[in-house]
Amino acid sequence: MKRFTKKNRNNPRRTTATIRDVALRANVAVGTVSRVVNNRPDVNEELRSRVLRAAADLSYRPNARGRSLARNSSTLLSFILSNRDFLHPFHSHVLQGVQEFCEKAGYFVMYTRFQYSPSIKASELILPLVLQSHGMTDCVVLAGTNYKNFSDALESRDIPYVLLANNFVSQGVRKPVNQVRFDDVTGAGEAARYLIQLGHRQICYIGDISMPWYRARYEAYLREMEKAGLQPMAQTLALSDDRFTNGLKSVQEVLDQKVPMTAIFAGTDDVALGAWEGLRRRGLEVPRDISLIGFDDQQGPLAFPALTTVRVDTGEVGRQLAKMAIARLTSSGQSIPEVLIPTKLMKRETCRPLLNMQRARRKS
Amino acid sequence: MKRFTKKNRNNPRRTTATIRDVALRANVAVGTVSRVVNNRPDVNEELRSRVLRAAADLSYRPNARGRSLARNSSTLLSFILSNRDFLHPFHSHVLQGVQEFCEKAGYFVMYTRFQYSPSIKASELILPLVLQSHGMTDCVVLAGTNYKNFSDALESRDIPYVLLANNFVSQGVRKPVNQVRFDDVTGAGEAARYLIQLGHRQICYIGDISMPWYRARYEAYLREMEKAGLQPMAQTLALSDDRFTNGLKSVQEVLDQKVPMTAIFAGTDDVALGAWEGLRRRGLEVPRDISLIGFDDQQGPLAFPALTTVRVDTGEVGRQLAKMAIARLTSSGQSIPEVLIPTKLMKRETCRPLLNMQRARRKS
DNA sequence: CTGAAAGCGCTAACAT
DNA sequence: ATGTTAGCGCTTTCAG
Repeated sequence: MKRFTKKNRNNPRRTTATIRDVALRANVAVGTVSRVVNNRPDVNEELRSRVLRAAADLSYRPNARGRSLARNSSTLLSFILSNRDFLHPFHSHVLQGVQEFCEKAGYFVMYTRFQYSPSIKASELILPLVLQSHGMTDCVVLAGTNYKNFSDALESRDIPYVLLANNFVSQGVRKPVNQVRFDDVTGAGEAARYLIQLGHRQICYIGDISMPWYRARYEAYLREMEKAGLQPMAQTLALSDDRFTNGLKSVQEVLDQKVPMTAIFAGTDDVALGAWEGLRRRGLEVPRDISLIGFDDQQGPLAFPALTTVRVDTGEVGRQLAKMAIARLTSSGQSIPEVLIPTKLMKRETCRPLLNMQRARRKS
Repeated sequence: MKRFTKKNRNNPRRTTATIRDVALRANVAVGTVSRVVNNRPDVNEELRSRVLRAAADLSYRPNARGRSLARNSSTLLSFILSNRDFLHPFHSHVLQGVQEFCEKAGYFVMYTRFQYSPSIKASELILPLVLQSHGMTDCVVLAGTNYKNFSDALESRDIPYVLLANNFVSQGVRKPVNQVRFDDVTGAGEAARYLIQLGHRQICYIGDISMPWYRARYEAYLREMEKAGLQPMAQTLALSDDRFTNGLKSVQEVLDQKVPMTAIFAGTDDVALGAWEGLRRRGLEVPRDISLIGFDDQQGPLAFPALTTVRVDTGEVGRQLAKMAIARLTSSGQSIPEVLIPTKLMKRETCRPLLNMQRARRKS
């Protein structure tokens, strides 16, 4: 008799049908309904259709909360954008990719930001709200700029995560597991080589090399310059997340110093557009006076002539992150080797061969 | 004795402490722990600290799944981007605003896309996955381009939602409840008036007026032109989500038709940048030959001279959407009146007064 | 193949 | 103020 004292059991103004209601109506046990709802094969067809009918009649929708409690898992990833002012187009596309893959896999994506200092000890780091209670999310996708203390904190708390590795800042090298990386080193090398092949000798790199992604590209540029016996030059003025202004100011600085230069390799498209603007303000034209290469190719066709740049398939980065996250969950906490996404130099209209190319060749 | 047969109860390799473990350790009842964890005032300080200690010792994190089942509510909103190819910077900022407010209110945001046809009947619409099971999300924020069939479907299924109203497409006028709108009509009128005041007579509107947001701006423009006794002109070439190309092609079309024109009002900044590019390709300079105004001010300073445009505080739009969504949940399903976000004309460098302003004045 | 029933971790009503 | 306990809706043994 106790059973009929239950709260909502036979409360007519209850709005949503439960598995029990379906079972009652179909004259089967709740277990059977569960099996049908979860598409398990071991159900008599007669019963199955009776259940399906009843479910449809009651417009039954399984309750995600009950399910996740019973299964002790939801299907929810968290995309955490760390230490960024806002959702930049680059990360928009990554998020998009994550969402896309998740959708197909039946998972969902939460979007959160998280600001933290790299100098706080892992054990003392106050985690983002979404991680403060248990079971809000199954796995975390770390994007934005991250540091070891956060990943350590996650590990010590047994929170599964995957990492967008390019923007991970640490002294040593991170062991290449549970992370996705796009191959900006190869892309940057290709870009530098391309400029050199076009006959450029004075090639300036612009980008804040205190940040690891700019730095990786810079080092690839360095290697190519060295290989070609050329003198590298770099200029950077870091100004928060405003990369356009960074590029603009940096170029002004270079021009003020009267360093001779025929080409610019920028660490990011935004930086390139800013640099371009800086050139324009000094009456310099691209590519007539200065050749220009960017990085990312996320801006769409917002420039003319079309910007030569290194394309990063950010959508694919996101999809792979999601795939890896879901793999982590289903293959019980095992580490998964790094996934490397190739990049591609998009030769467009902002680079020109130098007229004195032959002379330059001879010199080398 | 039954109680000790429970599955994990005293399984040492269980990883996460439950409320019961805390209660045991603190020598209190689970109810008390619950009260402490939920910061309820009616707990003896002595007990409270004992519980807190025990919780810390066990590094207890409340289980969100159990909690949401018991409370029959999670703290999870869904941001649904409808019928868009990707997360455009405009909506990035709205999402950002939603996330910001939610964070402060202790809510979380899921990001989903949803493509649907306006011609499907509400009852036959296949809802996005996140809405197919019950309790995945408490309230839905509708962004992107939406139609009545979807909002109807949500209503008939008793799923609470709030709407970004500017991009809502329907024949009649939507009743102004549970929605946030930014005042693009006033902003567009101001922009048109500004051009007219500067002495422009031939002002062309560019933007795909089949979309309601472009259309609203267009109509505001029309009213101002009419008020000033001027002949309106509009050009549009819709090309998917690629607004830059839309602007570019449209301007080429106008120029091909040799319609005299001294100013362009574009429905969006992207369109404006595209139009600008189109002008440049024909050797026309902004603002020397043509004055230009955009709309949104989401792109950051990506242009030079700086684009005059109508600023929309998209962050605020997002925050208000979140606020309204949460209000809906806490004030038990009541309708909430529309919130209107003001816009602001940012007078920058792409408009110039006409030299023959006085003559123009006299004519009118 | 199906039914019965024990949990999942937490909240909230009730009793003390 | 605190303890006890019946659920929340679902999954998953375990018998049969």
